[in-house]
Amino acid sequence: MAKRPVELGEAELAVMRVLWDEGPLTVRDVMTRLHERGRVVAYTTVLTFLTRLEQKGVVASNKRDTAYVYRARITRQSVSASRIRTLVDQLYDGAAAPMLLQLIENERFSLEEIAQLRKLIDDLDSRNES
Amino acid sequence: MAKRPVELGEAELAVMRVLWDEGPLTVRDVMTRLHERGRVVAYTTVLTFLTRLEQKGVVASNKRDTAYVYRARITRQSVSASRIRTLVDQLYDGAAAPMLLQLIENERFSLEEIAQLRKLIDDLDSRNES
DNA sequence: GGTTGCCTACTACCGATGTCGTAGAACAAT
DNA sequence: ATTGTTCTACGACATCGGTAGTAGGCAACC
Repeated sequence: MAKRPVELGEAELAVMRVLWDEGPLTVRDVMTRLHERGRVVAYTTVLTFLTRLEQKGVVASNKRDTAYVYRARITRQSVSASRIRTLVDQLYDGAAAPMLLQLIENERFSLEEIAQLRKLIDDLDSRNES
Repeated sequence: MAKRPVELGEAELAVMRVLWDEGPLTVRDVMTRLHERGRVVAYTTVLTFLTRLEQKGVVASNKRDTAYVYRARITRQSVSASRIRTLVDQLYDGAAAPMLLQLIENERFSLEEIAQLRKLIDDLDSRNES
């Protein structure tokens, strides 16, 4: 656990999102999906991203027919967790609570989400009691 | 409103944190505070940071005696909010709830913090009822 | 009134990231 | 075989952020 925080840039993340959402894809497919999402980049740019991401160990590839097919090797959740941690460290010196409070105050949540949240907090309580 | 999110790097944020925490300071004071926090950088490095931050419009300075005194022009909360928004957009397509749940699950909170959180959620309820 | 010390301005350099172009392999179509 | 398409490999270049050195101004000190 606790692997070093692989830094992913904004464009690299966009590529990861495509892989997370639409499974293993070729370079060309990734490019197409990026275009569909409004991010117009050249084929070789996407290739560069995927190559770099593979070097960072966050995607893997295997050849199918003529082209390589790439897939994510890390989960969206793990990236999310690490980004949150970074944010908390960089803005609140590691104290998650103020960040959490801010998040709740700034973003809008539906009633269902609030209910879900409340349940989660109850779970937290019992976890702490043990 | 909604100025584009001024990008601040990790070291720049460390400088901002010092200014947020300890009010208007000279370059030398900022450097000292950074050293106290374990971030050992040269005087001119701090000067560079402050100059760049001023160019980005996030700090302001005025001369007092011989040296300039710098102060933050944006709040920690505004940076935090914008960072959170970016994160939520980039990882969860703008849905804050999954992110919030993840934050709660991954970070540890004290009983007091949980209580505070619960109170905040009750406030959310009443806000939604209106 | 030269030396010491602090301050700002300017310049530089490196690594990471975003972005492509070109070259060459492999295969398909003519 | 020649032409064309599609891939990968490799290199290039700009920008930004982190880090710092050097130069020149001014005040204080001895």
